[in-house]
Amino acid sequence: MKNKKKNYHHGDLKPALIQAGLELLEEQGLEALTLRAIAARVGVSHTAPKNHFDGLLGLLAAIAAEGFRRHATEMRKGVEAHSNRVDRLRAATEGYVRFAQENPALFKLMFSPRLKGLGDPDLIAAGSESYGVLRGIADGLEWDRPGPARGPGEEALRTETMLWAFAHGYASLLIEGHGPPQSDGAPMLDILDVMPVFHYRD
Amino acid sequence: MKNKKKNYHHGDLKPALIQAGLELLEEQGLEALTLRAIAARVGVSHTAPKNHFDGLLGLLAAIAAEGFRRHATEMRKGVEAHSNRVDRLRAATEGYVRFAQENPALFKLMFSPRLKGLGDPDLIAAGSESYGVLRGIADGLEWDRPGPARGPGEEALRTETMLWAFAHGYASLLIEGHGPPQSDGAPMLDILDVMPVFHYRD
DNA sequence: GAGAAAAATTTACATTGGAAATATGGAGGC
DNA sequence: GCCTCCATATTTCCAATGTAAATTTTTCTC
Repeated sequence: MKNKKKNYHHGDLKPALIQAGLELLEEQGLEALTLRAIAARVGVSHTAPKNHFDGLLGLLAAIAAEGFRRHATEMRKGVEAHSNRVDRLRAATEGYVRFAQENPALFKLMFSPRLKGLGDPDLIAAGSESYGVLRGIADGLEWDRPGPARGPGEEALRTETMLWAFAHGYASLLIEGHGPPQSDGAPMLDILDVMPVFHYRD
Repeated sequence: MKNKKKNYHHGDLKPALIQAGLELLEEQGLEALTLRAIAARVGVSHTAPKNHFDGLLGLLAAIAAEGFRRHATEMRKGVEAHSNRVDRLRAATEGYVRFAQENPALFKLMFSPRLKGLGDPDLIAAGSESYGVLRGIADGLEWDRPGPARGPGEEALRTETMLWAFAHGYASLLIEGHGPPQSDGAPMLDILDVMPVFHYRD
């Protein structure tokens, strides 16, 4: 392969653009993520990405997809460090929220409305991978509910949706600065505190 | 005052721009909300808004603020229709999610990261008004938690945060099409189903 | 009514994403 | 080894957008 940096045709532009986008995102935030800025950071013209991505949105989708993979990895890493099911549940949601806090701009991009409806297969797959971690955690999880009994499939769907809504809503709240009008730097609700409402069937 | 429509200086441009923005948002979505498009719909030049708003973001903030007021109204309307505390809780969260479903583009704008950090006083006030409805509902609400006891202020903050995270996460999930990889049109988790984990102290 | 202030337009401009035409350099075929 | 082909990248150009400055038009105040 061509590892020589003297490549005038760059040789590895696709991953280089994604990497540059991730760096730019971290350094300067979501607004700075323009096609021209990303290309300039790699050292190519602003039309070069056209050969590898479907326009700006295609490139952003690729960056977001990489974000989802890291998001999934972050959660899995925590999950696999525990054997107890409750600990694993906690680690997953904790990882979800921590990732958002440590990568706010990337997190916003991942869930940017602009990328929805693109139908990018890689982005969809990466999103499903991330969601799948919570899905696996939700399996076998129940919570107090006095209503009528439901089929196991529907029950699982409801549980994972509840779990996702919780983790995602809380992460969004922290990231976007919305919600609690606490002007002091008081620590927010630790999501782990709400976990006791869940319990596993054995 | 000047209600005569023959005003060549329009006379009521500020609310007219906000109204046009809301319509455009509903008809064509978030992407169509450009300064020029809004101005054109009202019939003024694209620089006219400058006299009433601080640039595009200022106008968007005003539109979002109006969204938050309607959001709060939507929730309050449901809340005030019930006297039972549990019914009121349900009505509030139901209103939260219903508003998002019926006004997806506006909802996205309201929580757009671009408007955060603007520090627009009207937007902040409107957001607090909306949040305040959930806040009022959360007052006196408890949920099963085996952990150590906490002060009443902290307990209330945790409760309202949990409630907000829930409602907002679920609404976002529905709006952005993320989450449950259910490709069929199966109905999602009804948020009311998770409410039983809460109970009021009496 | 005259002058001041407000409101809106015109004109101009920097940025951005994208399209089209062109140049470049490596990969295979001979 | 040379030559052609083709993916890759550049150059040039363009439409759309938000913004600023100067100008015109209306309204308000005295």
